[in-house]
Amino acid sequence: MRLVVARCEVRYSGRLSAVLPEALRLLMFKSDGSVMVHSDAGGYKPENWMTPPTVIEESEGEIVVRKLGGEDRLDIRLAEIVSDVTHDMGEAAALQKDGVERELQELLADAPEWCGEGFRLVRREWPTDIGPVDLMCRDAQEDWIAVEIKRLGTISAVEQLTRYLERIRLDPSMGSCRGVLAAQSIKPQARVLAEARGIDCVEVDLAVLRGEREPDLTLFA
Amino acid sequence: MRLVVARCEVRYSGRLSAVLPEALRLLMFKSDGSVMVHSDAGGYKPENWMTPPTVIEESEGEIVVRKLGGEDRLDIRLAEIVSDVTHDMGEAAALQKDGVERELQELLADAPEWCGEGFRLVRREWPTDIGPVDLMCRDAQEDWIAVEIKRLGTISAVEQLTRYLERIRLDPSMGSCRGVLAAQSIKPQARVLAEARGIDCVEVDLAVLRGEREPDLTLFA
DNA sequence: ACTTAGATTTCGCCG
DNA sequence: CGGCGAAGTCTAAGT
Repeated sequence: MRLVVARCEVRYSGRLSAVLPEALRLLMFKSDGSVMVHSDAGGYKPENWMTPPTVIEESEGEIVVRKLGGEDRLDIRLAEIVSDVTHDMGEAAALQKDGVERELQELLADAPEWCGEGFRLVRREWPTDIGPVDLMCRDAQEDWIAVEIKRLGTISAVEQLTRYLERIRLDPSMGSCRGVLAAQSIKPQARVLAEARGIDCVEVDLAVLRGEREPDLTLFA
Repeated sequence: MRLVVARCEVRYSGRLSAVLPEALRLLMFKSDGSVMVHSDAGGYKPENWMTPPTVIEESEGEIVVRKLGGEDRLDIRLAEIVSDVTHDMGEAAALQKDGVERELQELLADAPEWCGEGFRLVRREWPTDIGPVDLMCRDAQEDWIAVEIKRLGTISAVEQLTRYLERIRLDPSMGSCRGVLAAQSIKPQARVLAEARGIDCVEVDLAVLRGEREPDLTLFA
């Protein structure tokens, strides 16, 4: 994430036209392409912004942000730069690729303990009559755990896992099967719903799983 | 404006409960009391926030943000502070916008003939007991026409105008009042519904209304 | 203070 | 991909 504090004039044209006269503002460039222009007051909303996908061109004293497939355009004329810093906030949050869910599944299949203490893999793609569960594990107490893996944990991911659990528990020997939702990022509302249904949530870091980076905290300390 | 880049865990409780696991994030404290928690991805919206008025208490390794008159509360547990800077941004001049519904209404009030041939304005914000109609006009035959103005013409705009007409026509002298939906752009489904209800649709071009550009077609050719 | 309606709404789902 | 509805909607304006 790049944070620029600068005296600047900002012009937006697209669905409407807007001009922000020259003043000190915060420019926020997220690695997903989002751009936001905040002033010190004005509350929650940015004074100006562009949502992804965007193309950002920077030249001397000027930054132009264009919407990838559209007409929208943000022209930022920089009069004075007070501060310009870039923070690496973790690649896992920044990168979003299509094959991520599959890679997550492969990595978690190799290291199911990231989904819960003492977990060991029984099989990937455990079949149920309404579709396969991503991972089926057992823990040290020999309890069953169904793991649903997503890039982004949403309400519908919780619903999906709930449906699987409903089917799985019909088998008397798996009547106490638990559920775990594992994702790079889990939406707050999905977390609430999962908790209400007794489903555990685990956020996993792709870089850590790959062994590219050390975990920030000792697991299960 | 204070900008803190920190590894932190954030808990929100209020209208719902949410937990953001420990990760690197940007904390933004505006001088109007707004607090926003941004991650590097996730687009326009903060992961968590509090709108003013707020009370902010800071102690060692923890920041608590409370809503002044309410229950809402944000607990930020700081694990590691990467950066913590405060910028005095003074006050930024106000945003100048145009192309919003207000401007459309002003332009069409000055030139109601764009809403229909021979239209002349009787008054803006014509009051009914369920709210004001944007424009009330009469045409060459002295017929009444209620005009609803939107930036984007949707189903709900047609519904709104229908409700107004329903009220207006209760007045015997206006029993034959017609309706016109004027918008920069009108959704096909809204157009269908409007037609079915005998409401005329007019797409207006902002640049033409402003006199910046000639109309593509002769009106009422 | 409460209610209503607009927003460059954004966001997510479902066809 | 477009339409629809929800959002911790937020925000400004009117009563």
